[in-house]
Amino acid sequence: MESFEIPKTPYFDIGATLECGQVFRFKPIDGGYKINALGHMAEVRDSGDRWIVDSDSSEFFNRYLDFDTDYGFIQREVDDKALLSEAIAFGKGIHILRQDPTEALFSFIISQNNHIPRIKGIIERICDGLGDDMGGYHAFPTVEALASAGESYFASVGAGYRAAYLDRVAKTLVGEDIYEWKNLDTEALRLKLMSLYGIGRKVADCVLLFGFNRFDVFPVDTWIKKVFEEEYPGVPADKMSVLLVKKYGKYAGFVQQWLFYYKREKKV
DNA sequence: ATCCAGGCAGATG
DNA sequence: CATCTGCATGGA
Repeated sequence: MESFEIPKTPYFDIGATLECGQVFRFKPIDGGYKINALGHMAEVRDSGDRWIVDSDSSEFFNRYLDFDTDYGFIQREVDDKALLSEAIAFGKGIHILRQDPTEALFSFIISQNNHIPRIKGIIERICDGLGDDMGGYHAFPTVEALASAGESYFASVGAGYRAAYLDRVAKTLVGEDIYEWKNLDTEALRLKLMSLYGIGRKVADCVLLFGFNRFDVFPVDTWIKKVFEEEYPGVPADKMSVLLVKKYGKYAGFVQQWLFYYKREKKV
């Protein structure tokens, strides 16, 4: 067990960061949260004027929690004194986590047309069933383990019609080094992701944003559609995404997450 | 009970 | 190119 501390600022809040919908393997504990990511585990606690992070690897979680990005700067850059202003005020403590690309990819296949509490449950059961036992918790499964499970296994843990997607994508990715994909530009990487069975523009954009930390993307789901239905009446999700990337440029991904969290939590 | 969820593939105009 | 439909599941 290792430990490090982070002084509190308005620009990091562990609750908002975890509850904003970008990640699924966490749960509240007394005074904070327990996080599982890949084969790692951390407990983040509020200790008054600082955050205390107890984990199996301070190096991993320093990077994972993204303390190197200047969120205040980005928030001032994109602030439009309108709805986005309110969304930023509400979610200014969100950090975009540096998640593992493979974990993000399979997680967001499960996320499609699904409720967040269910997504969490399905992912937890898959980790418990197929992931390495780390002593007290299970790692996210390897691609090989996912590929060996079979479609009926994914159906048995409640994946529904996505079971076929999980099975086929896992089998497709065996022997493929998706960590090499980070060398592709955003559009080429999007096409690569969308070539996988069960991954369309929205899931691809979530993987780009949360797994590859590309910020020139704007995933458009049912909530974001609600945010922009007046500004872009009748515009389908994929096209709306293109317009919003154009509008917010290299900070589009951050803007998307602030608006998503605000819309979903506040139901405005 | 009915609706709906971080959508997608496949079929059809 | 655009629009339509079926889809598994269970929380709200």
